[in-house]
Amino acid sequence: MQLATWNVNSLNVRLPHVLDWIGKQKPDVLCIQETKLTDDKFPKEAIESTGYHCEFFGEKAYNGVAILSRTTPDQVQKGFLDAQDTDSKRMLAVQLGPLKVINVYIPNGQEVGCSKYIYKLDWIEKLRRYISEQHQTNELVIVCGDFNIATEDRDVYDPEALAGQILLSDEERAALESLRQWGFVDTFRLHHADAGLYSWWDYRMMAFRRKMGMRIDHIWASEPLASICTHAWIDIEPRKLEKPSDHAPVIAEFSLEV
DNA sequence: ATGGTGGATGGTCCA
Repeated sequence: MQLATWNVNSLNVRLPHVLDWIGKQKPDVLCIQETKLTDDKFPKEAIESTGYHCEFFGEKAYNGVAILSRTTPDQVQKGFLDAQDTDSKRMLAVQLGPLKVINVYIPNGQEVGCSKYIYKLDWIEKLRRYISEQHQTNELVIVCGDFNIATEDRDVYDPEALAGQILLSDEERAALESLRQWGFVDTFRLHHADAGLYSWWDYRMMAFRRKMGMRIDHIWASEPLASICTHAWIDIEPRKLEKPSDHAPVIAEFSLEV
């Protein structure tokens, strides 16, 4: 079972890249963030014609998540259990046989200390509570997506200059760490120890060309899944294309059939 | 310290 996550920054603009990529990579599951599309505008037919099932949960202009899968989910969860209609569309989960996949677009937070930052911290706590209430650590659970947090300094191009700032501040790292402590393993770090491996580069200041990135997109697996995770990597090729997303896909492979 | 770019939108907001 191969699972990928990719913040596409507008599925409308990036649909050709996504269709090309799934055609080549053939993941069993692709979790997408920032579709920026209401559900009536989702390109369902284009995706289904490639042989993937799709679930989607979006809104106008901002946010929006989707999950493409080879098999049809047994269960779909759109937002947290207490979700209001007005909540931003940032969470979509599916049950695929024995596997639960939780796709998240964690709020960016904008700037440490501002109201959006508080919202980010609260949102992470909501996610932690949802998972700890809905699941046991011996189940096959993946939480993945754009976490908007670089968990360690080796995930950041200039950790000294950026210390304490948004995406790597202590408080947001601590919030995410409390989720990890429920029982998740960062699959990428099972297979790579090096610094300088990133999943996102700002569009500005030629950040990609200058290798100024961060690893903020993650695939976290519960212990029983982590123990059968055979590979994990970041495919930076789509970031080199014309009109790319600012994020690259992250992929993990497991010795598991779904 | 500021502003750089890109997407959605229709003046700015968000990242």
